[in-house]
Amino acid sequence: MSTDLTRTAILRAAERLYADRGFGEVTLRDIVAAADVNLAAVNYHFGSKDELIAELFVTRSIALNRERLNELKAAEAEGNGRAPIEAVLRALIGPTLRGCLGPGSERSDAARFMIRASIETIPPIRKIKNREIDHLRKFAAAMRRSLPGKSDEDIYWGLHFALAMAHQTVRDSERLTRLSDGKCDVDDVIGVIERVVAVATLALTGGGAAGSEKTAARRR
Amino acid sequence: MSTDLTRTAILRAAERLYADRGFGEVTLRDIVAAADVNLAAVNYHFGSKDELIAELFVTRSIALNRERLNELKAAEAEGNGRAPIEAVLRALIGPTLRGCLGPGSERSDAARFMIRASIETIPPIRKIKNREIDHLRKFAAAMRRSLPGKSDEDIYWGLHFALAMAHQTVRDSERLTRLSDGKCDVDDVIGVIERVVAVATLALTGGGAAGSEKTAARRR
DNA sequence: TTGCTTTTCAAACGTGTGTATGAAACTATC
DNA sequence: GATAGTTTCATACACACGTTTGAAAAGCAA
Repeated sequence: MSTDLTRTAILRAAERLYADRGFGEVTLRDIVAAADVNLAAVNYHFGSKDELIAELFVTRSIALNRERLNELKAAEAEGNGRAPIEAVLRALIGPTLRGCLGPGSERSDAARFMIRASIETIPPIRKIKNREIDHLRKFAAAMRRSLPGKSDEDIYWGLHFALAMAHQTVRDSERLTRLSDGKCDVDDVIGVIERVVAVATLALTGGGAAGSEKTAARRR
Repeated sequence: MSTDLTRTAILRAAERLYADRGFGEVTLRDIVAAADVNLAAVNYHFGSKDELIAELFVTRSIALNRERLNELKAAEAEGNGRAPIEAVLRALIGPTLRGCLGPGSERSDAARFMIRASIETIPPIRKIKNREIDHLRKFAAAMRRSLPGKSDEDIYWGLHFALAMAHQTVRDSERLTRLSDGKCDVDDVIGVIERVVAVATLALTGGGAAGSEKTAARRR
């Protein structure tokens, strides 16, 4: 079986290219050129371009979800089944941010690929993505255990906002750097994680009621 | 001159299709079919597909930025040059959210198109986008006026997070709805705006130090 | 009307794409 | 070393895309 060198060469090249340029801008010929294999190899090993993308996405999804859940489990074990909300949030957004940010060498194609996949929704990925909801529900449940007082609505909004901040920081790190003239250092991965966790925690706990029912008036 | 009916028919159809399906999934033939005009009309009136997209984006950018700035100016005028931070944030994210969320009829293709454009960065748009930074700087300045004590770093992170939350709420409203089994109502536009504003305000003011220098330790 | 410009239209062109083919090269088992 | 199975390769195919073309139609001034 020999671990199929060609197969993995294609996978790695495709992942890197998709992460760098996005799905729309990468052709099969780009991939085989980068992997230094023949054009027909993709269809031979994967069947089609879409199946290649799907395999990539499924593999990485599973790995990311496992990493998140491992961190969550560890945190909950440490607190006898109830982790502080900060730890839950850290388990949720840490893996992606650690993989995507940071100076050069330590950036992972895998994490950046997943961000791309979550942005550019293309057909082969769309179907698989539904499972993510089940995964996120586990985090919602953990958050509920951490904050027994909070309503489901607030929990879900907090989860949503935490992902939004982490996500956009990866996506638009360049804009933030330029906008702030380098004052916001997205290469300080731990700092970014703590900042997102802090804000999300505030959103969930701070002020008491951060939008708890009063859709009332306001706004001119 | 007659207002060039064909031209605007193409623009409207293109905007709607791009907003619905994204740039990668819409062909010129789709557009002319929806606009009920001949295929060659696009090249005749706009020169190329990219120029059509660029015109669409420039027009809508200007309109959105003007709307934001008008709200900002109004808020600052009301407070003699210094608006409460909530009002500044509301001026920043309100226009987009009002245009994108809400039940059916009141959703605007324009706002949804702009969200698409901010997600799927395609060549014709990339170049123009740099101007957005200058626009956002005006909001950073207004925020600095509202919160004289805060560091630039915190200001920019707050701006960034506010946009992130608003943005992702539009992009992934469906996921949030499904995840929360409808408990999070994204059709309650005012409620969503106030929630984002509240969290962003907390991020900027709450807790005192939401990540103010201590990159120290934490996290295994 | 006439003559000129502007706009529409059907059809075709060239290119880049994902995919298929069939022969050649390789690998392993007997 | 011959044979069968697997993998590679150059090449070609079919198709969809953005764009071009040249003629027909419409608009409009005199």
